[in-house]
Formats: sequence, C-alpha cells, structure tokens
Amino acid sequence: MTEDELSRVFAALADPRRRDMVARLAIRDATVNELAAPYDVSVQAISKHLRVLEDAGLVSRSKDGQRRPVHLEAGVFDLMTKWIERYRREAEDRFRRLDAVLEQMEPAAERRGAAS
Amino acid sequence: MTEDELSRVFAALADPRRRDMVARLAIRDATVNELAAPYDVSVQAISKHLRVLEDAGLVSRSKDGQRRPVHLEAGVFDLMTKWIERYRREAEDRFRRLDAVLEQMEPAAERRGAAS
DNA sequence: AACGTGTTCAACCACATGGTTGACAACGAT
DNA sequence: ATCGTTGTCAACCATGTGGTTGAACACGTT
Repeated sequence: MTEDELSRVFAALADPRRRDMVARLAIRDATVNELAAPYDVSVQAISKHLRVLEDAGLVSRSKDGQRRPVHLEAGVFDLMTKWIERYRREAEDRFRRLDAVLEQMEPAAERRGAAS
Repeated sequence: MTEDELSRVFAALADPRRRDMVARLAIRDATVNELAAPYDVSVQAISKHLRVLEDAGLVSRSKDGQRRPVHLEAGVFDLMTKWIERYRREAEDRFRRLDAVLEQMEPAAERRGAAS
C-alpha cells in the first residue's frame, strides 16, 4: 500500500515539468490554465500531468465554478523523506562501523583502549 | 544539470524493485548475482536496473575479479531531501501566512478564493 | 588450453507514458 | 437560449521501459 504510493510519488516527481508545477503550487494554488500557461504544450497534457500528481496524492483538485483550483498536498513529502532518511541513516551507520573496523585494523596502532 | 539528475534519481526510485535493492545495499555491498537472488527475474534484468541506479548516481560498480560489487552512493539522497525540504518549507510558510490572513479576517466573512 | 562462472550486450516484445487533436460537459455571461 | 471559457475524456501516435532469450566478454579454475 505504502509501497505502491511511494512508487507513484517518485514517478510523479521524476518529470521536470511536474516538479516545476509542484514548485509553483507550493507558492499558491492555481487553475489548470494558469499552470499550463508557461509551457508550450496543450492544456490537455497539463491535465494529464495533474492526474498523475493527484493519483500520487501530491495535489488535490477542488471545484469553483468552472475552474478547478489545484492545491498542493505537502503531507506526502513526509512519506518520501521518511523513506530516504531511513536508508541514509542505515548507510551512515554502516560507514561508521566501517570506520571503526578500519581503525581497529590499523597495524601501527598503539595498544590504547580499543574503540567500543 | 541538477534538474536532469534529479529526474533520473526520482525515476530510479519509482520502481519498488530498485528501491528494495537500494535498501539492501544500504546494509552492505553486493554483487549482481546476490542482488538478483531474491527476485524471480533474470540476472540481465537486474543488471539493467543497476544501470538505471548507476546513471542516477545512486550506486557505483567497481571491479573485483569477474564480479562487480555494487556500492550505494548515499550522497545523492541529499539532492532529493534538499529539493523536497525546499518546497515543503515553502508550502508551510504559505500555510502560516494563510492562517494569519484568516485570523485577520473577521470570522463573519465567508471563505472566498482570493485571486492573487 | 578448455571450461565454468559472473556480467553485460543485442534484439525483441508488451505495455506504460507524454504528446497530439477532436468532441463533449459544465458553468458564466450575453 | 446561445456563446465562450475551462477542463476532461477518448482515440491515436511515438517513444521509453521492464521483461525475455541468446550470444559474447572477462576472469578464475582445472
């Protein structure tokens, strides 16, 4: 479940255009047309991109007259950072352990108290 | 430059299998065969996945006899967290500002979408 | 030298994705 | 009621991606 959502989130952010839209949505909500304006593609293409972002839980679309303001759901970021931090930490721990091993292997080391 | 690399990193991590490999590589380096073992796919497929991870800068492959131990390059994580944190912060600032505005507006007023 | 192991390369297939255009639905304005 | 605007849906096309199998390369072993 989370596994799948994480995949969608990463996939959604793998596109520069979508990342740019997220960046702009971080500043303020925007309609589909507003979002499409800066790019040289059809509005339909942007609508598709928004669908991807929405399926990933990164944005939500509400209804206001005939326009649909898009809103960034920043909560999903936590999902990513949690995943990243976990393995970053694991890798760092590992480096630390490796350093310890290397210190211990130091042949010229004096017989002081060993690192615990 | 970073733009493109970021795309590759996100795309690389959009695949559950590749994320799983990263998770395992966070614990220890591994050869292609070791990495392929748990999955029900060909070694060639894993080799391709590793190429994707390598192009994203997430892993490096060295040479040791005829095997090529794969090593996690945890530094790339920083790239992601930096991107994420930036917009998360921006979005949070924005919420804070919005809250301030709402407070300032007497609660008698209806919540109307403010044009920028 | 010959063989087996570990890994990659090449060609191929199925499917997903990003783009297009055209039609349609929903709503505001005239 | 009709028209223009906003946005989505559907069909289509080109390209990318993950999988396969078969061949080749590199290295250790016999």
